[in-house]
Amino acid sequence: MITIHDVAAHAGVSAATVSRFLRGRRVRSSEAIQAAVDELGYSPSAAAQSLKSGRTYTIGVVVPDITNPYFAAVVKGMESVTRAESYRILLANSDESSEREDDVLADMVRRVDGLILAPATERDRSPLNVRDAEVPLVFIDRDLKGGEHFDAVLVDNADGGRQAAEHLLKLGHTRIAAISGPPDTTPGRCRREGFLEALAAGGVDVSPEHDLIGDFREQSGYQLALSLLSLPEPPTAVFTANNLMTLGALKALHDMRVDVPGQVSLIGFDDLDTGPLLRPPLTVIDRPMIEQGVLAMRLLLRRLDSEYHNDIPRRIVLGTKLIDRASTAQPRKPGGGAATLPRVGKTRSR
Amino acid sequence: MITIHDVAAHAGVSAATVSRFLRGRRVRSSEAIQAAVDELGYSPSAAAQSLKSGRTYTIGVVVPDITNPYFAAVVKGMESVTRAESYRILLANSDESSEREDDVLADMVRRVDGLILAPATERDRSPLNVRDAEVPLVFIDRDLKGGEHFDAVLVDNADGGRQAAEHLLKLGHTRIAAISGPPDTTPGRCRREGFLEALAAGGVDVSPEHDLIGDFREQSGYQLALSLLSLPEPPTAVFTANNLMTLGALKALHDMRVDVPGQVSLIGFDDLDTGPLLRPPLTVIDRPMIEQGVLAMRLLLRRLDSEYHNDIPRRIVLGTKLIDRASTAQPRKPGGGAATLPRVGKTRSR
DNA sequence: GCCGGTAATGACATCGATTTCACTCGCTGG
DNA sequence: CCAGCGAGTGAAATCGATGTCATTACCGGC
Repeated sequence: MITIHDVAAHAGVSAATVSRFLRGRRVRSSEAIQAAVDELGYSPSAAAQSLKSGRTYTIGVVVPDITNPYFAAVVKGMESVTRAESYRILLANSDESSEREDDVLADMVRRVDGLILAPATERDRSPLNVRDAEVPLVFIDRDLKGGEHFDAVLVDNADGGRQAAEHLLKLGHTRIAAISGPPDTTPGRCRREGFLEALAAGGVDVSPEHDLIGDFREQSGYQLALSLLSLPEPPTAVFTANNLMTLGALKALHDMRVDVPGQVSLIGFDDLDTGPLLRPPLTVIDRPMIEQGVLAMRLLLRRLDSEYHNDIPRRIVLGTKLIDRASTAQPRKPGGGAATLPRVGKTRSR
Repeated sequence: MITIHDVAAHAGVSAATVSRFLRGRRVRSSEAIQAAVDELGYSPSAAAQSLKSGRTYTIGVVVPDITNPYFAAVVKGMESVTRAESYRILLANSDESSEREDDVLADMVRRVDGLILAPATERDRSPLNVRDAEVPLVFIDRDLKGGEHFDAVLVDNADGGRQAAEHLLKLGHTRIAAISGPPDTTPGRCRREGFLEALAAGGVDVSPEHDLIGDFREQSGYQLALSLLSLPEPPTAVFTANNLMTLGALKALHDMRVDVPGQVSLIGFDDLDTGPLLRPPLTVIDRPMIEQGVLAMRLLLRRLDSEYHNDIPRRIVLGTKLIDRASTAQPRKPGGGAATLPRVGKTRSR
């Protein structure tokens, strides 16, 4: 490996002078040094620079699952910012597990200047320890109990749920089901609450067997949708609280040969690239994705600037928007029975 | 920041002893040291360790676009390996640009022990410079001219193209179009060649205006599909060389109200999560995704092991598999005209 | 021709962890 | 009872880049 001393020797100056030259100060023998750098192909050791400066110019990003198109888009937005600011991204998945998240954070704290985290659950205490490590932390997508002291870029989940509810109400649905996310995550809790509140305000109660909790994964959307279909009184409309569960639910409806939206309307949270191409094109609650990543990274880099280091926490809340495609429609028989639905599971057979 | 010297002072020993203890050697005052570590919350500086050891335990991963579900899955596979081996991933997008790729690689070389790269093009010389930096490099998905000296995990692209062609031939298509990727990328070139060869072997020639080149992005699939539809003699079947272009083409077909597969059959390369749910469910050439990431990372970590450091390059080629869903069917009128297709673009109006 | 002031320079210490080397201590065997 | 061995220890060197500090070189002005 070529060091700054090799360059110095080659140019006939001291290492200190080479260092000064590289950092842009005026130096007598700049041509000789530049020539030596070019000839030897010198590039400074990042480890040595980090050790001396205490900065890594690296940002740690922890998301539950990079294959979720939402998080992939968020990370892409973040990267567009780090690139422009000569930072880099250390990426890890937590697989929706708080333990794994703890491990990853404990490791990252030693190697990054700042962290962006989409927490696995709200209960987790550990991320707060990050504070002791003096590494700034920004939350994205999901908040944390006791997380008010950190920057965050969130989405108005309750309002999103509300929009979904009002859309279904307007269509005339009264037997409505929700497949929500884990109640110990911000989006799991708030989307459900907003949804149920708006329904209640519209005079519609959701019966307990229509009020289901999933884990944000496709498989749980599939299973819970199946269980809804096997009910004596299946819903005429279903709200799924994230993109993957929407997909799972849609698969279940397909497999059971349920017509969407003829027999059951489906409205999801988070749009998909393939949303318009699905059978049927999905009606969803959409939110900015790339932009969310951009904002979170800007917030973090700003906080790394000593001038803003101790500013009060900033909490940005973005709005949601209904994209009305074709997976929702008026219920076939308003208030009617479930006669047109096939029976599955342990339901008494006809 | 707590250093090893703080711990040493606290435990009444020298820094050297603390270091030895932490690295698992026998030490007289292990309890005292452990207590000091716990009490102070010491964790060693990654920068100092890297400087001394010359290792970062970090792997650089450069992909064209993390929001492409294929690359997201590949990265996830890689991460499952790094996690188990206590490595980390530094991630960057090249945005399909060789210049950006050069920048990113030049930067990463200083901060990682090894690199995995899905090159933007084959023409690029730069990644070969990585060799000078003594940083092992593994190619994934795409190869490089002169890249034979590196490890690689590839896919039999030509065979995939062949499978697609044979599927269309078997259905009886004769007017067939291809939307390929850039000819200076491995998958762009090989998929097209395999496809055309197999068609030729089956006695079908692809006319020049049916032999189109895209850039692997959704937009180009959309545009090129539109242009195919505006031809005097539109194809009865289209092969799109990657997932995003398939999506773009499908959108174009939808927008033009072309029935798939009634009027035009569509077969893509790379499956999508939503593949089965699309309108119609997509027939595609599939390949292992997660596994490809796992294999590439294993190959790389193995090469970091000094024992295997100078082994001859390993080149793994995985097979592809046809998933026959519903976007392909027999042509409506074998050899017939384009009468059923709507005209778009500058085509003379009826 | 000499002085003062500024600009540029090199030796050295530093960041934190690890490793080498010479040394001490405690034990065993003769 | 002492030589000899091995385990365990701390001081110091090291990794590579950078900041400090004292020193040198150079300029104009008298």
